[in-house]
Amino acid sequence: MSKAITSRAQDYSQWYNDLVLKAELADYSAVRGCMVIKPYGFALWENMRDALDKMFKDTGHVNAYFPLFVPKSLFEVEEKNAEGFAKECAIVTHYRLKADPNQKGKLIVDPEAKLEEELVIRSTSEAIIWNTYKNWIQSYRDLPILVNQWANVVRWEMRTRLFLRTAEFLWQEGHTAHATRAEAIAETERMLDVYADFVENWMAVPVIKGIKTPNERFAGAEDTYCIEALMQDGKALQAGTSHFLGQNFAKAFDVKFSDRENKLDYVWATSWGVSTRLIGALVMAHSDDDGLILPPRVAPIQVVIVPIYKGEKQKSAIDNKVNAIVKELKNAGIRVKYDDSDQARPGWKFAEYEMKGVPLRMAIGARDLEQGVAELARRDTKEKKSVSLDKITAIIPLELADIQQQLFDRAHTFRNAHITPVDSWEEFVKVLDSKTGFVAAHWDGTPETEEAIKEKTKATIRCIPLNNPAEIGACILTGKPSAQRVLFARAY
RNA sequence: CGGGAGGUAGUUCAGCCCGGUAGAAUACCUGGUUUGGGACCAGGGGGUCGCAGGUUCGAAUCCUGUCCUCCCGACCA
Repeated sequence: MSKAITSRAQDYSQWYNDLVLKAELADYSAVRGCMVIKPYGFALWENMRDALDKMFKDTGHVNAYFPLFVPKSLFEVEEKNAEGFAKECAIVTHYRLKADPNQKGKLIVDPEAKLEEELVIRSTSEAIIWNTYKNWIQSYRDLPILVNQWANVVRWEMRTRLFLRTAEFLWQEGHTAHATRAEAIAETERMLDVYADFVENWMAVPVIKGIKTPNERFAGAEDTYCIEALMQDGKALQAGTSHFLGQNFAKAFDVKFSDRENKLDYVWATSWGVSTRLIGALVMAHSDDDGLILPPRVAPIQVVIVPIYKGEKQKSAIDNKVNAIVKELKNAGIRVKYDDSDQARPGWKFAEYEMKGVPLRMAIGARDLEQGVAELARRDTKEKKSVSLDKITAIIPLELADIQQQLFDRAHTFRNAHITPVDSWEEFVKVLDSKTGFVAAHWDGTPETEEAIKEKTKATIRCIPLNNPAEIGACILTGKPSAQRVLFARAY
């Protein structure tokens, strides 16, 4: 492990890559565009997944699992959705290899084993799920269906980045079916709230809830709701989406139900998802030039304890005291690690756990023991203080809660300071280039203008915020009338 | 997918132009001294130079192909 990562000021992209690798969140693999999530990174994902999963269950959802493969004929049933994804689909065409007659020890695709129908590897599961729901739904009594699945999906991206965009990634996708339009919209909004709640309160990343413009909308949806977060370099990142699918999929897959009056109608649908991309958001929202900074609620290790000693005698005295503290903290539900390995010296451990973003470090040596204290160091502020051993197990949960809150506050202050209202094109370009962040500007509401702005500035409309105040103005580009400001930004 | 850069010890890199027994730092192993911010001394092990072909008496080095990564662009519901 080398001693430093590229600084953010020097090269933000390189900083991010260095950090993900050196904090051991992930590794590159032999497969183009696919990464290995390492145990530490996966532990982080498990914490996020478990918290989300509980929130889904608490809102009445159940988990299920659908196939990885989607027959091409099913995939293409909902045309808009199929077209939207067509360019990035991986396809299975054969089901067997055989020994290469010309090269010993090599295998070739067996031309005899061509599939009658190609299988598309899911880029999302609407098709296979709605094909299944058709069989599950006859009457309003079968509704709503509130199913979620944790799965991998494949989107053949041309340009990839660890966690932010990879060819294969892990996510959850919720797919619900409802009897009424209003109920489906309520579900779409409810799950957006769940996402916002999770990202803000667990990941300590503030988000803006909004609706996508038609250009940015999920193919096959009537409305796409999103939560948008802001990274430290001033670029926006879509952290989650919730789609109101209307009756598009029900009509495409012919999913009808009888209502109370025995009238047949198409089912109303939603789908919603967040992915391992959230880990990228987490890294870029909080971390610094010394490494990762993790919010306590999702950190794999919340407290690390490092002993400082000379000789076995001191070590066992420290062990004695620390073991009791560890036990007490574990009983309080705190994820604590006592790193008493003699393989590395304290200074090395300090740097290592800072790189890995452990929120709190407790260092304890013979001198501390004599005085009945230990040193507590916060990862977020680098602040150190001496704490009485009698009080330390009471103080640690309070410190963790404070770190969680301060990380959010810091990100929130930064985010709010980077929402800039502008009223002229010159200002618009200037803010995007220098200050960065979200730019609140008037837009004439046409896809053409949105596209033109994107071509000129690389900024896209991230969302139209929910509860956006009405305000009469003139479009930043065309000068045509506009009824509200929308949020532009350059985005990941 | 287009342009550029790169792949040599676990890691970071030198060597390549101009072909001739594969190097450094760090990490690792052994022993000892150490331990309050990435310790020190001594000794030691480790690389078919991304992979596959070709040229050559001889290839890390030259040529061709291919795979993976990074940067810029196109693309990204």
